Amino acid sequence: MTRTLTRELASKQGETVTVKGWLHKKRLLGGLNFITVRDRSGLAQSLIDNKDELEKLRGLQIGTVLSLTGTVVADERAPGGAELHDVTVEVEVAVTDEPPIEIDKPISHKPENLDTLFEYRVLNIRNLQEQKIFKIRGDLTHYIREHLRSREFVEIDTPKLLAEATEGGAEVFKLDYFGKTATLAQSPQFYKQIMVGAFERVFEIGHSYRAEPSATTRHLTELTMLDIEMGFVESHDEVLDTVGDMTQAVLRRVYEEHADDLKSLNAPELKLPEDGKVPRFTIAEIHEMYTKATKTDTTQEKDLIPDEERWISDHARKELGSDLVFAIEFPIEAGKFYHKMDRERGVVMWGDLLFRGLEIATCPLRENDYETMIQQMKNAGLDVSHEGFKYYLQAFKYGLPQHGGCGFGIDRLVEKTIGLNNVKEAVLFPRDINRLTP
RNA sequence: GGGCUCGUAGUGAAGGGGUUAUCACGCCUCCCUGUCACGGAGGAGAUCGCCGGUUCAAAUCCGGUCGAGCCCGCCA
Repeated sequence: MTRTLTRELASKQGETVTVKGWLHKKRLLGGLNFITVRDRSGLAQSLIDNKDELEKLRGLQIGTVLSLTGTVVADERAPGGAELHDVTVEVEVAVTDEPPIEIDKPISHKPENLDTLFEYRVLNIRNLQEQKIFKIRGDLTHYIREHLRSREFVEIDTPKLLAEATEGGAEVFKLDYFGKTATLAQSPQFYKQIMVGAFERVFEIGHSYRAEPSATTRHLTELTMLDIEMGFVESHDEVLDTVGDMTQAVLRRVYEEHADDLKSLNAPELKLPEDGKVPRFTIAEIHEMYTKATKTDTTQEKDLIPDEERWISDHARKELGSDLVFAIEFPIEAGKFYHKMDRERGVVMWGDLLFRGLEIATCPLRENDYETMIQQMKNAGLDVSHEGFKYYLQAFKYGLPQHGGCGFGIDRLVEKTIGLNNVKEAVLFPRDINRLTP
């Protein structure tokens, strides 16, 4: 018999159907017994009053794979309004070992229980509430793809195995590559810029690797980044608008299409600016406002300190009705060689997008002039004749238009969209300093 | 890399010098015909992370070690 999904039961009253799934819950009342099965579409209840059929489940644990054949009966007392009666039980895969955790109840996300959360991820991902996080995550990236594709961005994939570290900055993983040393990509930075020379507009959703020994609620060693790069931009503003508009569109859509799930996950109410323009503050303005408000002097800092990120986000939400805010115009000392500098004003054309207190994207305008690039690399103490820069510089030598884009942390976006407290909770199998399994 | 905090049945927690180491969920046995965090009776399950010290006595105090969490630095 063809398999019927649990969500189809209500529309098949009176029919004899076969439901396949995992044993999710037993409620044995004696003569009247209820078992719940879970399949990809949800849960369904079966009523078992035949002793012989019930006996087939003796000693079997939650997770046992079942095939249940019975008659669909509408009953308002049944969850979902319909249930199976006169059930024949077939055990497809028997589970006899008691599972180490319970999966029919909410899984603890308290910080001190996160280690257990990931240790038993294989099982707790069978919890419906836990699954919501990752369905939302999957749809978020889907919405991003649709948004960018409809604006003529070409999706690309670039290598994660590289010959050597070139970008500098963050620590790099090294590994043996047939006797040579290879590194894992910290970002698709060089490749996406190279691809501007072909497609003008490109994006990639992929993994990046950072060997930072950081033990915080916002760091992973393997992270998922959305990298966007677009050519022929008129200004830094255009880059910020592109990223700001995309983020708002994607958030609006996820809050619309997942309203119930987000509510049940206790996600905060979404606040986006009424005029559709993400508010912007310069780093200097934020330092000044924060220093005035908290009496902690940050005016000498080149970047924002984490508390400032939270403070300006809080300010934007309360005063301007926006969960998103840009921090722009980083001081020139903070710039990297590939950034477009405004030397007269002493700032980098670089803005960070903050979402609910956390930096989720960094959006610079790039230097695209070959000679200026060479000069900025030399200023940064880099060896421009180094093999690692050869192919990257080819793209500039043979013509790149003014371009800019962003590196956008998908894990952090998911975390803050749902209102989780640790970026790892937004990752199925997170990798951090001391976790490589499961 | 620096600082602070925490390791007690399978899971989540209580206890903070002398207890038979407590509770909830889960598991096992039995009772139960509308459960949906079902209910009831009984039962099993813990060398209190590990090593050492103080003490008549250590889960409890001290030192070390391993593991975890949080903050800072840095970043997405």
